[in-house]
Amino acid sequence: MAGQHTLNETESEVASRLGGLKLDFEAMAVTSNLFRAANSVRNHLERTVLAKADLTWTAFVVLWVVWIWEPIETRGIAAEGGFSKATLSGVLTTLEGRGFLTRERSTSDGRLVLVSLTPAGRRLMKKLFPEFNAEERNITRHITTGDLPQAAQILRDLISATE
Amino acid sequence: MAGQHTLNETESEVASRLGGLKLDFEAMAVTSNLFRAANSVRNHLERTVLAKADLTWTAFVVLWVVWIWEPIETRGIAAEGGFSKATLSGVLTTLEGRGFLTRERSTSDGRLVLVSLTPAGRRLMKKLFPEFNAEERNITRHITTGDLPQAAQILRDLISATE
DNA sequence: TGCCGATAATTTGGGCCCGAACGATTAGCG
DNA sequence: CGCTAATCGTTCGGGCCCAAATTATCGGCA
Repeated sequence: MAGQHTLNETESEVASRLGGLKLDFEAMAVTSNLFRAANSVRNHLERTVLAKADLTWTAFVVLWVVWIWEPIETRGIAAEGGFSKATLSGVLTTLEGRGFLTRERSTSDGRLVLVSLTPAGRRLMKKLFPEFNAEERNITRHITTGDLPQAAQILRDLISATE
Repeated sequence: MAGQHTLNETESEVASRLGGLKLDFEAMAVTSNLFRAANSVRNHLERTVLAKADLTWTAFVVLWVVWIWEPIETRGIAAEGGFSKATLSGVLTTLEGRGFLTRERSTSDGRLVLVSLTPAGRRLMKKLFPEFNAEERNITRHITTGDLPQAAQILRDLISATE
């Protein structure tokens, strides 16, 4: 939203369309930049690290969550990854078809499905995750305003304000 | 990714799967929280403000960009909104079908398409945007660590590191 | 003038995304 | 024990998302 135009240009244009209405331009800048940043980082990591393994962002997150917490229930993956169970079902089918994970119905509770990585899935993550983290480090290294922990805290504030 | 488990739990699980490998957990926390925050804010705004107008986040962004800069070329909307032209084409067709905007081929350059809001589109934005901004303010009001301009700056640092 | 490379928007194909509806299973309460 | 409400995962429908291929147009150069 705050793309090629400067913030001031945008502000004056918005103001002219709303007359005397009071707007919070700082709040606008935060949400606008939040989305540009998230998409930009996502696309960057998909192109630099994930493309060689032909993985989407979401598929990688699913593999990562399962890798850390296996065996884990479907609902747990969705909660941990931050997407709906409907979305997850499709992604699990894709990754299962590619031989990276398995689904298994729980014996103690017939409603639950337990997900685990296959050896191929574990091999993939053991190779891919260090590369992924190196690129994460590369990106966040450029944060000059404030420090990393503070950046993470501000983002957590946004999460808790909306969840 | 840093969902129901604490950061320390996740760290020790990750470490146990990678042995002695050096990882940057602060960088992990930043990118992880960046996505949770973006999705959380997006879902929140879609449910609280956008649902009553039956608009998705992306559709709203498109309307907003056109509202501010009309008449604007397709490529300009995509750049300003931060998505691909392929994505935009579909969304424009949706919004055109609902009578919120119009497409018109440029007379000076037959390759370009100029997009403008209809009166209905302008009425919608004039009513919706103040509500949207009020909710943005509501969300960002909870940022206690550091101030809003610093938050926006950190996000811009992330964008410039990846674009 | 006629061609050719560059540019703009759209279409295509495959995948992600969510809410709502659905079928299966379980827990709890009388 | 039997019934009902809750829970879990999946499916369905509609929409978003991008890279690559496609169609149309333009600019420049011989």
